[in-house]
Amino acid sequence: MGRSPCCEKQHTNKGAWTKEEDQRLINYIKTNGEGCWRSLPKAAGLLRCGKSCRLRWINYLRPDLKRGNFTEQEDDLIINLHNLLGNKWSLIAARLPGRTDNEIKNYWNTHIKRKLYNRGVDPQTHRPLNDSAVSTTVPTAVPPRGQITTSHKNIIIKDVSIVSNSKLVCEDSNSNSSSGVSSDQEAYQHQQLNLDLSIGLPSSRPQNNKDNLMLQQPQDGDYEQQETKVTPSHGVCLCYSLGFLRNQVCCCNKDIGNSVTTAVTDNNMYRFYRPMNI
DNA sequence: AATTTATTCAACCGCGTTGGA
DNA sequence: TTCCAACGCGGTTGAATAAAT
Repeated sequence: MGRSPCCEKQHTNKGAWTKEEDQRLINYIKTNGEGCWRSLPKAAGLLRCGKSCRLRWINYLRPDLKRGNFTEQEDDLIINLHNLLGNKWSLIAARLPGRTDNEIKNYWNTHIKRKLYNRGVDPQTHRPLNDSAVSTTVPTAVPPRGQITTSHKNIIIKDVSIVSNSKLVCEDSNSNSSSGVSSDQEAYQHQQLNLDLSIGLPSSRPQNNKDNLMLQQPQDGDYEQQETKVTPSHGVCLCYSLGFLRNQVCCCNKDIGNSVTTAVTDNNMYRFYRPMNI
């Protein structure tokens, strides 16, 4: 039996889009909006599969796309987000307005990888290339960098943001001192990091509580207004709106079980840690 | 000028996830 | 609870272009 094809095989066009096809797609979406990609080609008079239409729109035709070269700030942000998220290009793209996951993925593979190699940094691990002691410096309980793991398989990572010019540094800030990294690399690894996490709880919870279970990411500049509404009745601990600053470490592992620990800095980015004893 | 090699990036493919029946 | 259509994502491909020889 096998999976059904994404679209009828009967004479659909492939390859590069023509200007006429682009215009048809643009006109259709302007009139009818996005969505229902499967039926869109027929409705728009296109001999393309829905997938192809969706991709063309998202990666090329969307009016809010930013074309042109990536800035240094965008480079840094991509590197930092990749360090945290790994190859989650759609999550990374969500933090770069006007950029698509495909564009970022291509840019990563063609530019940033090389840039990191030139800096002596492994683009996959974000560690120095000559750092052969990874397995001895990272405890086995610590997940690989770029991955977020949890024993609660239904926990949802809703959002992650990192302030530009920041980097996740989750090891001892002195640990590189004997690894032969250059001062540039060291400086690079010690930039500050701030990140916001909004985490939802397992979907097995009652539906009518759903809205109360999602932690919403605050709007920019609106951090103090965020509020958690999680019902404190199950054994889950959440940390959110946490960040690493130079010479500071995450407080996740201490005092689990107390109510709310707040760590507000003057830049308003390293804020709280809220363990929830449920 | 012709050919080869390297690079870029739009598009495709297959798989995992989701939500409705 | 199960099934399956549809969607979305990440990896890969290949055509177009640029650079090198």
